[in-house]
Amino acid sequence: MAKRLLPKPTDSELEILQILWENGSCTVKKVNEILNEKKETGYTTTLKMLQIMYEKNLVERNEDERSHIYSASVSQSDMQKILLDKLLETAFSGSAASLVMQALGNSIPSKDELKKIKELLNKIEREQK
Amino acid sequence: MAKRLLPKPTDSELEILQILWENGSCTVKKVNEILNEKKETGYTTTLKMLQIMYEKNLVERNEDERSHIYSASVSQSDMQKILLDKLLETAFSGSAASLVMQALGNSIPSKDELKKIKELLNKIEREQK
DNA sequence: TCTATTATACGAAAGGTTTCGTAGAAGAAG
DNA sequence: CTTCTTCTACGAAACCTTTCGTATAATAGA
Repeated sequence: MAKRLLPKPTDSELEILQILWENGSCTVKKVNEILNEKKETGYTTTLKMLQIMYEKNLVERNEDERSHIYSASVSQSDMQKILLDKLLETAFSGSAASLVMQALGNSIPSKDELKKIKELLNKIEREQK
Repeated sequence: MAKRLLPKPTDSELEILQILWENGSCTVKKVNEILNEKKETGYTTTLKMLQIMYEKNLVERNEDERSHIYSASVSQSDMQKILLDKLLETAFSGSAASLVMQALGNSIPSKDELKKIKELLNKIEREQK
């Protein structure tokens, strides 16, 4: 349960983590297939990436079968938090509010999303009192 | 006005951009001094970084004087937008709402900030109709 | 003018990332 | 058992980032 020492993933690593989050545990073959929907990538390239990510503790693997099965060792939301905190610090001088404003400004949130956000804001306000 | 082809800055480059955004145009010497408040960095290291960033179009420079004067070639908010969009895509599967929720959840926005955010939400809602 | 100081330019080392070729183990098919 | 296929492991090339040493040009002061 203890948070291991996790290096910040590179862009390519994040791409693979994304696949694992969306698809759950995967063999190298499957990761490679999904990866190839977006960009051509050799099988051994994907394999090597996963091996490196394994050494960095970014993924775990089950070696029971001949085809190892990889899974992300961090949840998507934990990683989101890590990356968001970093971006906050490096690009937004720590101002979460201005990050939120930017994000809201750039995208066009749906009615539903707006509602959820408002609810969260209300909850935060209530708890502040 | 046309958006130039800008590579995503590395962490070190972003650190320097941050200095330029906060302090306006600077000589290498000044950037290096400010940098050294946070971490020891050789003068020529800073110089080289700025030269590379110049080649990448991340900064502009005025060569009129012997000491060149560097400035960021992108505004902080433009860069924030670029980085936020990238994070959104790579780590949040494009869901701005969930990014906003995470950001709000992690930080504890001040009353003032909450107010501003709510105003923005209301404005978005109004415009949606 | 000669010397010390302050700049820029450049090259290259050290380390990390990404890619892929090749070797060889494990398993399936004949 | 032999051969074909499917894996993993490993090494190394190509490329990028970061750091700094050295060379050299411009300027200021004695």
